[in-house]
Amino acid sequence: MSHPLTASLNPEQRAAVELPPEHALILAGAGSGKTRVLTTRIAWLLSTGQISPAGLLAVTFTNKAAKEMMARITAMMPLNPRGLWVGTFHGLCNRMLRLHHRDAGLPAGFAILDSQDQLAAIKRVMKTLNVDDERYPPRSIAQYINGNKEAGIRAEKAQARDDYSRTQRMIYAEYESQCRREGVVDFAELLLACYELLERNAPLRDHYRSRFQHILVDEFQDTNQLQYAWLKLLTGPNSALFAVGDDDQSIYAFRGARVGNMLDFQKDYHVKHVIRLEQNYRSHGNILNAANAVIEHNRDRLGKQLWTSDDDGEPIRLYEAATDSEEANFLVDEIAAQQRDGIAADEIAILYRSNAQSRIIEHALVAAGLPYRVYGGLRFYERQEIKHALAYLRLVANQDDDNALLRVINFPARGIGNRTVETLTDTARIAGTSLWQAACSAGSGRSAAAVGRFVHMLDNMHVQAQGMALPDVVNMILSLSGLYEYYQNEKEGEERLANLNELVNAAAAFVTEDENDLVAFLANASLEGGEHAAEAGEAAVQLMTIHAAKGLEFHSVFLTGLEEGLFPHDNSLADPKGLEEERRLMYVAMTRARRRLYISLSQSRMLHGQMRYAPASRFLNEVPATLLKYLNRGYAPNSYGSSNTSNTSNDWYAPPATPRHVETPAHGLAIGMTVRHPKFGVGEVVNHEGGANGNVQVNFVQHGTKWLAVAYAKLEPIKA
DNA sequence: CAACTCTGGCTTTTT
DNA sequence: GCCAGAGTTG
Repeated sequence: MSHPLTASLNPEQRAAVELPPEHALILAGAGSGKTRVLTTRIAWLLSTGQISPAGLLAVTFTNKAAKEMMARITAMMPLNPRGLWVGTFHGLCNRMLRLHHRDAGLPAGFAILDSQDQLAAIKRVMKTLNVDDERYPPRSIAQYINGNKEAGIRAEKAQARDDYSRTQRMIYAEYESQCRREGVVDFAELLLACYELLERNAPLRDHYRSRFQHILVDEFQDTNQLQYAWLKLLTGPNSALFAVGDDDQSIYAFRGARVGNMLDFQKDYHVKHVIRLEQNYRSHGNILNAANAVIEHNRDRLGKQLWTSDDDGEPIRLYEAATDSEEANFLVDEIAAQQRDGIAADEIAILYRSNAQSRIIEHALVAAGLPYRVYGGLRFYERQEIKHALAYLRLVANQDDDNALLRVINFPARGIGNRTVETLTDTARIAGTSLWQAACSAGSGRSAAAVGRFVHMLDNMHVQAQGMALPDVVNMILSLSGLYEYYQNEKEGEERLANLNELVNAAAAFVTEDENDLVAFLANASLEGGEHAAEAGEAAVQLMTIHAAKGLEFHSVFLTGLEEGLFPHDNSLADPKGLEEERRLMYVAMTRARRRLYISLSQSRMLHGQMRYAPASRFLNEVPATLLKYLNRGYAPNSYGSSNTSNTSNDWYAPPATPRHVETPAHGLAIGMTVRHPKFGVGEVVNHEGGANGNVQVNFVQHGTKWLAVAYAKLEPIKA
C-alpha cells in the first residue's frame, strides 16, 4: 500500500522518505540515491498535506545542489519557487538578514565580500594598523578571522595569550569595525550575523522555529560548527531535522567541516532512526568492492558497506609509467581507444589530487587533438574584468564602499597613483569618513584634478542609474568607466570584452521582484561565483581535482598520480586525521566511476621545477589484488594490492625496462651494471637519461624498478 | 605613474 | 614550471 511517489524506491529509501516527523540521520553512501530521497521526502511531506510549502526549510551546501533540488521539487508539483526556503546556508542567511536587516544592525543594501574582497579588506586594515605582512600573512589572518567566526567568536572574545595572537586579535577587531563602517559582510559573517540575530531576538527566533516544521539538510558531513549551531537555533520543539550525509565522503575538514557534527547530531537530538542507504546504483561490483576495501582502513567511521545488484564488471586497470609525460600519453591513448569504442568524451573524467598535475595532461591532450574541459580555476564572477565592472556597480549602489573604490579608482589608468590614494586614505582616516567623501573634498593640483574627474564620473553614473533598468545600468557603467574602451584596445582583450557583454546578459537574465535589483544582483554575484572557467560546447573529456568531482559520476574514470607525497599528499601526513581524509578522498575518487576505473602512477614526476621520485601510494596496497588488472606487460601479479599479506612497505614492481635513450653514460653507470643503493639495496641498471645530471633506472632486487637522480642517489657500482 | 624584471612559494576550496 | 606580488627603472 505504498504511496505512488515512493513506489519505485528500495525499502531503505522508502523508509527514509516516509519517516514520521522526527529527527533522523540518513547515512547515504555514494550513488545510493541521496538526492532522490531528499527531494522525494519533500514532495511526500507536501503532497500528503503534512506541511505547507512555507513550513519547509531545505539547506544545501552549493548553489548547484540548491538549484537541482528546487528544480526537482517544482517538477514533481506546481509550486511558486519564491515561496520556498530552499537554498545554501549562505543564501538563506542572506535572505533572512535582508528581511530583518534593521534587527541585524545592517544597512538595507549591505554588500557581500567574497574571499578575494575579504583578503583585500584585510590587507587594507593591516596597512592602516601598520602590521608587517611578512610576519602576519594576510591569508593566515583571513583563516584566523574566519575560523573564529565559524566558532562563534567575536574579536573581543578571541583568546590571546602572546604578542602574536594579540596582534591577530587586534587586526580582527579592526577588520570588524571597518566592515561595519563600510556596510559589508563576508561569507562567515553572513552565517554569524544571522546566528546572532536569531539568538538575541527571541520573537523572531520563535517565529521561524514554529514556521519551519521540517528542516532538511544535504551533505551534512560538510557542515561546520556555526552551521550546525544555526540549525540548532532554528529547530523548534515541533520541528524535525532530517540530515542526510556520508561520513566517508567528508573531504572538507581543511575548511572547517566537522564530520563530528553527525555524531553530535545523534546525541544532541536523541535521534531514534539512523537509516543507511547502502545499495549503490552507480558502479559495478569490482569498483565498489575496491572502494569498500580502501575505506575500511579508516578507524573513525559510522560504518557502511556499499553493495550493488549489478555485475562485478571489469577489473580496475592499473598503469605505471616511468615519467609523468608517459603517464599522460597513456591517458591519451586509452581515451582515444575508448572514444573509438563509442564512449562519449564527457563520460570520461581524468581526476588528480592537485591542480598542478593538470598541465602535463592538458599538454598531451592538446598534442593529440582531444577536446577537454578543465574544472576549477577562476569562475565567471571572479574574473578580473568582471570584478572591475562589479566594483563600479557597487559604487553606484553605495559610494562609501571603499573596497570597490580602491579597486577601480585607477582602473582603467586615469593618473591617480599610489601617492594620491595614500593621501586620500589619510584624509579619510583623519576625518573619519569614507574614501569617497575624502575624494569629493580633494584640494587642487594635478592629481586632485584627476580625482575630481573620477568623482564627477561616479556622480554621473549615480545620476544616470536612477530609474534605469539593471542591464542598462551595467552597460552604462561599462561605457562611462572606460572599461569597454580599455579592453577594446588591449591586445588580448577580446575574451574579456566578451565576458563584459556576458555580464550585461546576466543582468538581463536576472529578474527579481526585488525593488532594488542592483543590490540583489550584486549579492547574487558574490554568493554564486558562476560557472567555472572552461570552454563549453563540444563534448570534451573532463579534467578536475578529486574534490571537484564529488557528487559527479562518469562511465570511465582515470585516477592519476597515485604516488606517496602526492596522494596521499605530504602535507596531510603529519596527523593521522589527515591521512584518513586523504583516504576518504581516494574513496570519493573511486566511486565516481560507473563502469571502468583506471588508476595510474608515475615513477618520476616534475614537481615545482624539480624531478621527484616517489614510491607508489599506500592506497594501492589497500586495493585487493584480485580486483586489479596490470596494464603494463611484465608486471608480476600481486605486486600492488597485497590484500592478504599485510605488507606495509611499498612493494611494487616496475614496467619492463624499455630503454628510451641510448647514450654513452657520463657518470660511469651503464646498462647492465649492478649497483648498490643505501636504502634500496642491490639492483641492476636498466636505463638512463641525461648524463651526470640526469636519471638512472635501476631494477632493485627488493624494491623493483625505480628512476633515481644520478646526482643524489649515491649509487655504488658493484660490478659491470 | 606605469611598465618591466625578479623572486619566492607552492593541496584540496564553497559560500 | 608558473604565477603573484615586490621591487626597480624609464
